[in-house]
Amino acid sequence: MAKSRRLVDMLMFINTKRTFTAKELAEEFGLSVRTVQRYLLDLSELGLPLYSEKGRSGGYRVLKNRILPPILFTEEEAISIFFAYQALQYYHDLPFDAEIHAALQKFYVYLSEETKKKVDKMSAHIAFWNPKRNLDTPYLKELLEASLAGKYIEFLYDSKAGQTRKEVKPLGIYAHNGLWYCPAYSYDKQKVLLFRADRIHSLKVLEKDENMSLTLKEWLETEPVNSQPISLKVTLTHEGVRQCKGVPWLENHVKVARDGNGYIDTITDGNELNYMASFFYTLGAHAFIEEPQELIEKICCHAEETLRRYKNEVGTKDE
Amino acid sequence: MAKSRRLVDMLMFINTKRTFTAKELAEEFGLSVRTVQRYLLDLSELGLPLYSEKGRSGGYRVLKNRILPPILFTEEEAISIFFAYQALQYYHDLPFDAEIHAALQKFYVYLSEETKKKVDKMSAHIAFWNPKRNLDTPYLKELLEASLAGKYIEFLYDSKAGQTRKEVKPLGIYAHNGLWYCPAYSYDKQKVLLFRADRIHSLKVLEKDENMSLTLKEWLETEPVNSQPISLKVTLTHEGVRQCKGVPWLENHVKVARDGNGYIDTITDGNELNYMASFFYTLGAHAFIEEPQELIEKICCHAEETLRRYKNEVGTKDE
DNA sequence: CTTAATACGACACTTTTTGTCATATTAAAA
DNA sequence: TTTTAATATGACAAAAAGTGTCGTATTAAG
Repeated sequence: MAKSRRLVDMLMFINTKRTFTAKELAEEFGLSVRTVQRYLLDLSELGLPLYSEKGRSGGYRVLKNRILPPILFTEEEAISIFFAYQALQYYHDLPFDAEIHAALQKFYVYLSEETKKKVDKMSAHIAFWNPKRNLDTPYLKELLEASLAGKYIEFLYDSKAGQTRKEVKPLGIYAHNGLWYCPAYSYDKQKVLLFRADRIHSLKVLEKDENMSLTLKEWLETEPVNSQPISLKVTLTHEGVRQCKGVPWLENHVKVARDGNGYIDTITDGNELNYMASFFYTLGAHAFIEEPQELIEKICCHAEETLRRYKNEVGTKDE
Repeated sequence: MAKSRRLVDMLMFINTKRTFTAKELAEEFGLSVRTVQRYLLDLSELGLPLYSEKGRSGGYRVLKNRILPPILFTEEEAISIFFAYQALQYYHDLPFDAEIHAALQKFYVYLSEETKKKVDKMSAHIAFWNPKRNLDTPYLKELLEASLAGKYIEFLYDSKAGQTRKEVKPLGIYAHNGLWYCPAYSYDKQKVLLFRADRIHSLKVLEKDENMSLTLKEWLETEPVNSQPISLKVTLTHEGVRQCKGVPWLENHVKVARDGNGYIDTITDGNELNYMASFFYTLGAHAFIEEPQELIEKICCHAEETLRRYKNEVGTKDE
C-alpha cells in the first residue's frame, strides 16, 4: 500500500518535470538510485511511456502526453461518458477523435459483461441527430488551436465571389446542423466575419499573436443583440400554435386562448425578415400576420414574383 | 506490486458477485480469511462502499454502483472527454447529467494547472450550437430505460386533437435541433409513431415487456426508405449552388458548370414536397424548378392562396 | 580516457504482508 | 438455550516483497 502511494507521487513528479535523471528522483524521494530504477520499471509496466538515454548527459524522458494518476470510476460514470460520446457520432470531422476512442476503449475493457452489453445497446437507442455531411473539414484542429493560442491565420476561402485570401484571428469553432463554422476577427475590416470551416483551404498559422480580446462564447452571446427591433403580431390556428411552439425564437411568445387558437405579440429582429417570411409562408393558413407590414409585403412580393416566373415559363412552353 | 494487482483482481470479483463472505474469497484467491479481511479494509479505504453483516448467514455486500479498477489516462484523453462534453452543453434536459459531472470532476482535479486552464478556455472557444429550449422534458430517462428494457409504457400526449392516452413500446430517444423525440411502436396501430418527448405527461411503465424487435438505430436507417421516389430537376444560379450545397439532402447532387451556375438532376422523396416547396421558395430567383410539376403547382398554389389571403384583408381594411 | 548516465544481477538487510491462533461479538438455526 | 457461522480485532512468527549496496556492462559527451 505504501508503495502504490509513492509510485503515484513519483508519477506526479515525473509528469511535471518531463525530463530527469534517476539520481534526481533518488534525492527527491530519499531512495537509492537502484530502487528508483525499479520504480521506473514498474511505472512503465503500468503504461507510462518512458524513454531513456544512456551516456553522459543522458536521462529519462516521458514520451507523449502526461499521464494522470489512477482514478477510480463507477460503472455509472463510465456509462455517462459513453452517453456523451453519442452526441458526437454524427459528425464527419472532429478534433480529438483518436483520443476519445482511446479513452472509451480503456473504460470499455474494464466494464462488466452486463454493462458492456448495456453500452453496446445504448448506441442503438440514443442518437443526437444531425444531418450527415460528406464535406471534409480538414483544418478543424488548426482553427481550434489558433483560437486557443490567440494567433492570426491566413487561408483561401470559397466565397460568393470565388476564392479570396483572408487574414484573420479565429474566435473559436462551432458546429451547427452538422456543419462547422468559424467566426474570426478581421483586422482589415475591423469586425468579426463568419466562415464555414469546410470552405477554408491552404491554412497557414501566422506568427503574429495577440491577447484574446473576444471569445467565441462572448461573440455568440452578444451577436443576437445587433438587431433591429420590430413588432411582430400574428394570429394562429390550433395547429399554428403547435408549430410555433416548436421553434426556439417563438416558443416563449405564443399565447394560447381557451379554444386552442393563439396569438403572437412580441418584438423581433428586423434583420430576420427573410427567414420569417419563409417560415410563415410554410405555415400557410395556420398563421395570419398582422404586423409588420414589411413582412406581409415581402411575402406578397415574393409570391407574385414566384407566380410570374412559373406562369411565364408555362406560357412559353405552351406556345 | 503483487498486492495491488491482487487487490484489483479482488475488486473485479467483488463487483460481479455483489454479495459474498470472507471465506468464499479466501478459497477463490487461495488466501487466509484474515488476509481477505485486511484486503477488504484496504478496498473500503480506497473508496469501495462495503457493508457487512455479522452473525450466521451474514456476509459482505457492495453498496451502490460497481467501481472500475484504477485506469491511467493521458491528459490528452481527459481533454477529449471535456471536448465531448461540450456537445451536451446546449441541452436543457439530459439523462446521466449528474454522473457526467462527477466523472469530469474526477478528471479535473488531477489535471495540471496548465491543462486546467486549457480545458476552462476550451468551453469558451467550442460550441455545438443548438437552439436553446426552455421546454421541460422530465421523462427522458424513463423513456430511455424503457427502450433499453423493451418495456411498454403508457402516457398522456399533447397532440393536435388535444390530450390523448397512448400505450406504446419506445424504440429509443433522439435529439434533433434541441428537442427530444421518441419513436415508439404502437401495438394498436401496428406501426411506429413519432412523439416529441416534451409533450409526454404522466408516464407509467407497464409490466408487459417483449423482446426488442426494432431499435432506434434501425428505425432511423430504414425510415428514409419509406419514400415515394420522384424526379427533381432544378437549374441554379451561382448563389443557388452555394445555398444548395449547404443542405445535406442536396449537397451531393449539385452539378456545377464552368460559369458557376448549377443544375440538380436527382431522385428524391415525394413525401417531402411540402418541405421542398418552402426551401425553393426561399431561394427565389436563384433556383428554377423544371420537375416535378407537382412541386411547381404546390408552390404556385400556395403563392396564390397567400396573395388572396393578404390582399383580401387589405381590401376589407380599406373599405 | 574520464565522467556521468542507464541497465541489471546478486545478496544481505528491512519492511510489509500473510497465516495462525486466540478472543469477542452477533444473529440465525437447531 | 446452545450451536453454528459469520464478522472484527489483536498478537506474533513466518514468508514474501521491497530496498540498499555492491559489482559489472554499456553508452555517449567532453
